[in-house]
Amino acid sequence: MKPSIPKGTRDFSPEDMLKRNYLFDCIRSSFRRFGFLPLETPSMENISTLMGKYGEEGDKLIFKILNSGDYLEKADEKWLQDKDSKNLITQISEKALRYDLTVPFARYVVMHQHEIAFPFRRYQIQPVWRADRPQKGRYREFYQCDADVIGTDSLLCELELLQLIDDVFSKLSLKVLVLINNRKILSGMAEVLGEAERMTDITVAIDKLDKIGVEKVMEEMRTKGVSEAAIAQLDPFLRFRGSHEEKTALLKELLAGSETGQKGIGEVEELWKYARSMSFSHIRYELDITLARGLNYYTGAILEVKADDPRTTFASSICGGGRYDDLTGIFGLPGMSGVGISFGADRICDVMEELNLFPAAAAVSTRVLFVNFGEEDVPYSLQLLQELRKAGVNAEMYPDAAKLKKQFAYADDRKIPFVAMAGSEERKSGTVMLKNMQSGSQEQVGRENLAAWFTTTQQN
RNA sequence: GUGGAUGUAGCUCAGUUGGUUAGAGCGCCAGUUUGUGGCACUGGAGGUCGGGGGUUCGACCCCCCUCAUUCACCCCA
Repeated sequence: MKPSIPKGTRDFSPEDMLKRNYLFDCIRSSFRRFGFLPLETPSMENISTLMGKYGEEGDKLIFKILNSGDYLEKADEKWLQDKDSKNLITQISEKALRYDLTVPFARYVVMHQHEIAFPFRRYQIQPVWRADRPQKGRYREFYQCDADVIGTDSLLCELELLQLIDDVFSKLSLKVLVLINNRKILSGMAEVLGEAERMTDITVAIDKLDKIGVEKVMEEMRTKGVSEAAIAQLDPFLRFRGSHEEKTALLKELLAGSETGQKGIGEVEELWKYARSMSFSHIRYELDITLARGLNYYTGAILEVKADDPRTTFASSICGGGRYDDLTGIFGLPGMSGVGISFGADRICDVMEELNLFPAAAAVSTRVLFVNFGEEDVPYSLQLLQELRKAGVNAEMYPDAAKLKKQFAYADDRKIPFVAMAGSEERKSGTVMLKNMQSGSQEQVGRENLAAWFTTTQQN
């Protein structure tokens, strides 16, 4: 049979992994720089923990795990006959693969509330699974890198997210655009329009504005049953172009009748006040009232990050996040506000690959390869090899006394920057010949200076 | 769940209105060089043309089915 892997999953070659690890290291070190603590949760959760947290669509995209053993034994006869999958699933599956890291985090916080010092800052870098249909930049298994602060509603946390994003993407040399909105503004809008109960429909439609245009957005709202009066009221807003100040001024006007809406604008203005006093190097940020985001649990700020480089073909978001005021409530711990961001490592990887942003050094693992000159000379090489490894230099020796051509070609292929030759001549003189594979130049180094040569100089 | 595209060598792809033995570039292996990789030259290995059925004297090419991949919609990292 032909071997294969499930749709939307991937193998990562050593070359891929070196790059991915570089990326993860960058993100992880930023997280730690900002005081976030590491956390991991199981790949699978009880299905009841996940269901209903991501909206109706989200439920469908959760990978369910079949119960062990004769899983149909306890299944209801009638539901089986009716092919009633929705009800049946509750009887044949009690576990599911995690869909994101935020809900498991909320579950963790509730379970461990008595041992946590709040506000709790945690980061979590783990894969998540979604039963989506794969396409460009969309995988069924992918890594999220989350940083969340829970246990405070201070808007300084939102500001910190901006700083964190800037910190990470500065390291990666990628310019990004941060789109920010606030759910309170969106619900205020629906309220003012007299369509409070249709908020989701309205926001989902508005979210498509830049993709399908004003007319189509209105059409979609009409088909969802939004009143003509409301649509007309929204019209100037959808067509609005202007500065941040003009935008908020217009918003204030529109949302004058909604307490929630006013609050949302207030939050935006406070965040902007803070942000303006900071300096950022790799992010631009703007208020985008068409940003909605699907995840149900967001209640305040929502944000999305896109690559801001004309060369990239990547239009989809590479980070997303926001504030959730009561995610722990459903697990029995109300009044616990949190805010967080999720970096989509796989998409960031794709963008960086496309823009050639991975430094060549990221692909280097072994720094020096020892040539194998045969039995006579191997012991000497082994000693030098051991000395280098003890000094913390990644080093290896070619296992066979193959032709030099082959050994050098191997080093070349592996992108190993240095080849060490320690044959009979070097052994007698207590030296080693180091060849720089990039420049082709060679240098004879005394054994006693070998480790220092790699650790103290700026050699590669 | 809905719609579109593509499946030919390890990879990227040619392949004429259907006509003998299916090609190229890159990669791979060997040699030119038994203490020196990349470059060059020489030689070599490697393909049930995704699978099944049909039309035809004859199918990589036309038709049907199927599988796989991919892009878009929905939604999202």
